[in-house]
Amino acid sequence: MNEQIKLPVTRNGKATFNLIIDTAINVFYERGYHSTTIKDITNAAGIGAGTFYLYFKNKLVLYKYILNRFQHDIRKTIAERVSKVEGRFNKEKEGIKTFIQYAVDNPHSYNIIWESLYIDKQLFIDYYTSFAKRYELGLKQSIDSGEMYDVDTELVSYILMGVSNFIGLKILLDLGNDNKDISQIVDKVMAIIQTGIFK
Amino acid sequence: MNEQIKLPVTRNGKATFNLIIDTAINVFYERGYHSTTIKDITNAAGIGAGTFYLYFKNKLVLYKYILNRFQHDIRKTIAERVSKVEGRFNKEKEGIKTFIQYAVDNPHSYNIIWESLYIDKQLFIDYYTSFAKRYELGLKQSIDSGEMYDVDTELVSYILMGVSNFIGLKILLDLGNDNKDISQIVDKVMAIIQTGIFK
DNA sequence: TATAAATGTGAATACTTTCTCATAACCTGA
DNA sequence: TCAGGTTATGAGAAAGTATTCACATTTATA
Repeated sequence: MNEQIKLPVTRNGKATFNLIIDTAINVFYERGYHSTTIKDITNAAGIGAGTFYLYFKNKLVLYKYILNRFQHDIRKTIAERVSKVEGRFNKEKEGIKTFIQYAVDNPHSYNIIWESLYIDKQLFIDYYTSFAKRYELGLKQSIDSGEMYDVDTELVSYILMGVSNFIGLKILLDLGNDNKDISQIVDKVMAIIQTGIFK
Repeated sequence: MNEQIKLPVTRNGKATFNLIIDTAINVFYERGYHSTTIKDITNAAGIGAGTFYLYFKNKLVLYKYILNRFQHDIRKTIAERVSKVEGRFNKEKEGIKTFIQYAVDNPHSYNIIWESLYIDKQLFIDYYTSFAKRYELGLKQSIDSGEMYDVDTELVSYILMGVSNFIGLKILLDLGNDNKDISQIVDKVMAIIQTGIFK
């Protein structure tokens, strides 16, 4: 990776490396990044404190590694699902649905991404600006194909991210009194958005 | 307030009490809650470390006090501005505009409210569920007056909070390349939302 | 199986932070 | 002006944490 992370070589080393990561994801989720100590992680993983430093320079390096993994995974998941659907409207809908479903299936990811705003603001900014840029590409295609009004794509990308994130947040924190039928919720959301954006 | 906070009595005491709060708002904004030490606050305020404990039991108590103040202030500001506008659509628009304008005028408030998710999750949940409840009241009036389709008010309240929050976030973090004419941005946002929600 | 590299340990050190407390200065009103 | 409450201080006790390191064990492979 870089001089901050020492990748393991042997089978056992790889198992320990992955154990640290999987354990940290859970501990960060439960205690939050700042309240988590290295001891918290190594104790939960059942390894010695020094073993942590065999692979990671410090807690922040481990956090960044995890954040990066979730970023790639969530994008890959969305891209795959969206590519299997035809039509711009259906693609937008599938994108939002997959995003929310991913957040529900991986509640840890959602927390870790948002927490970046309070760990290293630039990480957060990079994440959302690049997510928005990717979003705009699809929106521009929708406009070109005549399925969407000629809207400000940057603004709309933030509107759609805001909607997805808050619906995801609502479901995750169990705010209000929903059932958790993602598909049904997303249908309602899209119906509300549709006429405002799509011809 | 309660046994966690000792309110000052004299003129000098009140000045110190307010100085601690105003300083903490800035230091929390700059360093984040978890990275801020009591010394950071007292040094920045130019007072002795012990003076802090004269008024606040600990850092969390001070944080909750500040959060509570912002919550009341932002709601009061929105309610006042909304009450001066006629028509449901205009009221919704004024509400969103005031929210975003408040976030721009008080960037500290925005940070402090969001950070609650990583300090005491219940604070965050309480804030947004009660904000949503209040929102729903207005939406129900819009439906009753025939200015809005018969939408799921709870869902729409989260959609509108998501939109406001992300547009606010975009402006605050200076994501993308906007000018900062709030009024103009909100006009565009409402135009996008309008036809989807309002008859 | 011999050897070097990789992996693993947890006590110990150095550092940081919270919070208390003895002490003192300052109001204020009787 | 003097007593009692209020405010202010900062050193230091107590608790916690990151990181190192000498040493031990395991593993790959020649």
